[in-house]
Amino acid sequence: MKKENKSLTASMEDYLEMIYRLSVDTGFTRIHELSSALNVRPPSATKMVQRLAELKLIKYEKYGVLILEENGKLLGSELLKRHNIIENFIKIIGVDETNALEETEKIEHTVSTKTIECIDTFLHFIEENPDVLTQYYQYRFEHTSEQ
Amino acid sequence: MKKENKSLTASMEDYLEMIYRLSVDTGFTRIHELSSALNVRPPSATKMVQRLAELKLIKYEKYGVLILEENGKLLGSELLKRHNIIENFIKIIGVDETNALEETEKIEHTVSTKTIECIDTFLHFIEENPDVLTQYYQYRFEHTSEQ
DNA sequence: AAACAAACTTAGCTAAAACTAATATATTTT
DNA sequence: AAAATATATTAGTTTTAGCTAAGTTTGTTT
Repeated sequence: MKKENKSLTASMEDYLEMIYRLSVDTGFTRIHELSSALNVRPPSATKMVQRLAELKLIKYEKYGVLILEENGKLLGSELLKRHNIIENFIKIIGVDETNALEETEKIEHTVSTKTIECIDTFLHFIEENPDVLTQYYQYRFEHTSEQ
Repeated sequence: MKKENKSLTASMEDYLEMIYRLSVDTGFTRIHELSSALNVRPPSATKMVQRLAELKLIKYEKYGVLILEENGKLLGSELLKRHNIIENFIKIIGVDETNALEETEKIEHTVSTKTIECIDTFLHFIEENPDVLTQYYQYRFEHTSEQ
């Protein structure tokens, strides 16, 4: 087995993750749904989808529906998991909801698996030690008057 | 008034930050020093430097030395501060030294000022509550056998 | 001061990822 | 079923940031 699939660009990851999210219920999604979810024009989505199809991550036929291949589904769910770890973390340290998503999207494609693991461990730690968070928020409150 | 300086690309920030680091002692740096520090070929550095000069962030003359303008110095030091915040944070959550720098470089250009502020606050909190860190490392130790 | 080496610049190419405009296909309405 | 609408694709352009190759300028040696 070779690595093969691991060299997705940040954008490709964005697309794949979104395809995963959009098709998790229905089993499929479409170009216009994808493109509007990513705030991108349809031609951009088409092009990327064709590349993902070449990599056998999704099944795609012209004018048709987008369906994840087994590989794509696996990778997609990993990407989503990663996304959620970052997002939880970003929220916990105090970035407000309005910006949290955006910040998450910016970070998620850049950091390594190791870093994600660290963040995940940290989140679990916080979960089991909620008093730490209380302390932190108290501290934040005292040290953040007007922004 | 036009857009002014605030819309630097991630790369431009990389270059500016590095110029700042390299010239903080001597007051100047050079293309080849910059390009090798950034692992980039000299022509790439030249091109970017010309753009930064157009934005009045550095003083630059062909075949000459690179010197930060007042604006550039200010922005550069902010970028470096940001870098250090991220780096400290990354190390604190447990990313090992070997990867910390790389991870920092990947994150630093993506996140917003607000997020940086949150991270900074968190770092200060940790500083004033070292016991939290001790607890966390204990937890980490228990939940991280072999990677 | 001539020759050589090092540093730098220019020109031109590549790749990713976005865009618009034009065209093609599919679906829905009448 | 024809017309109208919605959805997709293709082709071609743009921007950013890298690269190589070739040519300039500067500096260092002899």
